Amino acid sequence: MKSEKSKEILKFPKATFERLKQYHALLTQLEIEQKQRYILSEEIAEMLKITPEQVRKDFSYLKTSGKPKVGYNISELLAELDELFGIKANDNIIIVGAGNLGSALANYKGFQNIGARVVAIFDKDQEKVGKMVGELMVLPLKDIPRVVRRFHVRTVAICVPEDAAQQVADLLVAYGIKAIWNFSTRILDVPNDVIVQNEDITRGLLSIKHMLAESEKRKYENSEV
Amino acid sequence: MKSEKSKEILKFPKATFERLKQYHALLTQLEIEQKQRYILSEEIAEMLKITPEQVRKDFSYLKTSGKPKVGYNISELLAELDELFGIKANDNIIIVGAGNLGSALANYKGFQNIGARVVAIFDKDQEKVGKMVGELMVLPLKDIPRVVRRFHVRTVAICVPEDAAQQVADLLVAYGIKAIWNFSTRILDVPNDVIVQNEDITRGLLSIKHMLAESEKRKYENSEV
DNA sequence: AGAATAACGTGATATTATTCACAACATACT
DNA sequence: AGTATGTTGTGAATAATATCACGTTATTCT
Ligand SMILES: NC(=O)c1ccc[n+]([C@@H]2O[C@H](COP(=O)([O-])OP(=O)(O)OC[C@H]3O[C@@H](n4cnc5c(N)ncnc54)[C@H](O)[C@@H]3O)[C@@H](O)[C@H]2O)c1
Ligand SMILES: NC(=O)c1ccc[n+]([C@@H]2O[C@H](COP(=O)([O-])OP(=O)(O)OC[C@H]3O[C@@H](n4cnc5c(N)ncnc54)[C@H](O)[C@@H]3O)[C@@H](O)[C@H]2O)c1
Repeated sequence: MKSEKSKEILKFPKATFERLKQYHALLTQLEIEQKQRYILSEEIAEMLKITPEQVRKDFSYLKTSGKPKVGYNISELLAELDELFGIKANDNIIIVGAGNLGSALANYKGFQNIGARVVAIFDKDQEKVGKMVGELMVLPLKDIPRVVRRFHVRTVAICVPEDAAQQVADLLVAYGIKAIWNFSTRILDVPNDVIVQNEDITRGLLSIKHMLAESEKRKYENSEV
Repeated sequence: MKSEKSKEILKFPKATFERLKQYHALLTQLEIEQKQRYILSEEIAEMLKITPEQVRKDFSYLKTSGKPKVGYNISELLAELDELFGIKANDNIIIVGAGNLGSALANYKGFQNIGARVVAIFDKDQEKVGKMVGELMVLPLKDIPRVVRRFHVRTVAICVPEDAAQQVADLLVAYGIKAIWNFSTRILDVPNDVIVQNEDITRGLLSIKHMLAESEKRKYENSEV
């Protein structure tokens, strides 16, 4: 029974995919800690502030299954998620904009843990070209096509000032880039077949501000009633 | 009619809130460009890759309304969103961890646009304490309570290495911090009344990897059939 | 070994979010 | 002024997601 599950391409709801990334982060840290070999849906739920039913439902889309009274095998689950996210297969990426944020990304050692490697960083500013950022030398924009071809780069992190973001995106699209990791706060206009992942950090603060305002309001209401 | 809408606290679906942040970013850039005074739901939808109906439904939760054949007044809509996110009211925030990412955040000029100001940056490393990061001098951790009290800090950005993130969070909770902006990849364990906003950048790359794999698959399938 | 227990897996149900469909209405045109 | 047009605003219908409820099963206890 359930023979389709073996080789079938796993399909799951979008909402589940978002949580799979969280489970992956959590399981990674549990694997590092080595404190336990199994984990209950209840425990995962508590850490991620969701319900155990949600956790079990999400895992029901995976091959890995849990044992009653014991829980899920951390290594097994993590291995399946690693596989699902394609972490074993390395992706070469490049960064455009060697400023504060671009340099931080270039120095970041954690990309290898998720199957990515920064192979080059570019800047328009002649002052910066030739300087080292971590282990990479800053290259001029004209070298982008060469590096993209040589290293089969599909993904680019855009770390340039707001008002340059769109023109850099246009350039990258012209160079055949498949995915843009957009760290600017701008909404980019690109063809539909180009993937855009917005990483506008400031939006997180807007959420915090809103939640703080909500909790203030609740406190006020409680003291009123 | 609809008298409740005037002073009533606006309530909207969580999914709508997420999009309101996108509308805010988009309208901000349109306001800067000054190319047009009005925008149609159709245009917004195209830029954000959603449907015009979705845009109108979302805006139906706001006080601002559009005009048939003309669209929404950009300034008016942006003003309402600014108000809703509490952008006029400044929030003082601090950063813990003056490394690559913490320094990038400390140097970031855009926080004032969303009603936030970085008032201090802290590090455990004695080598870093006393050094300047942008216009701020790096302070030792013991100064956190004083700064938090003096500047009414409710929000802290955690930019320390993975394995220090939880202990820093514990410290901050003990100091009465209300919201944690977590830039580490770790899932933090904090009391329920403390807000945690995870800004794990690496998750964005996992999404990109997944979407790239999907689009590769589609291409393959199309050439097959 | 058999019974009791606690957690999993999942179909059924409830909730939330999106899309549809169309009346209402501002503008442009004749 | 009256008519045509195109877009808004929103209930109703549909779709997606989360929760519930409970049968199943691995483990522990007697
Ligand atoms: N620094 C942060 O913490 C932070 C936070 C949120 C968002 N952002 C966004 O990230 C982006 C980068 O921020 P930053 O703080 O690193 O800025 P930055 O000014 O430090 O760096 C920008 C770099 O881009 C280069 N550049 C300018 N135009 C270019 C072009 N056309 N092509 C290539 N390179 C070009 C500049 O020479 C500079 O080195 C901005 O859009 C910013 O809004 C940054
Ligand atoms: N740099 C990036 O682009 C990037 C990307 C994704 C995630 N992150 C995450 O952000 C965090 C910071 O990254 P980074 O690249 O800035 O690291 P980093 O090593 O450059 O900086 C970390 C800083 O924290 C300080 N520190 C260490 N322990 C501390 C403690 N207990 N209290 C206070 N300060 C302490 C260190 O002295 C150092 O200055 C990490 O968790 C990292 O995984 C960074």
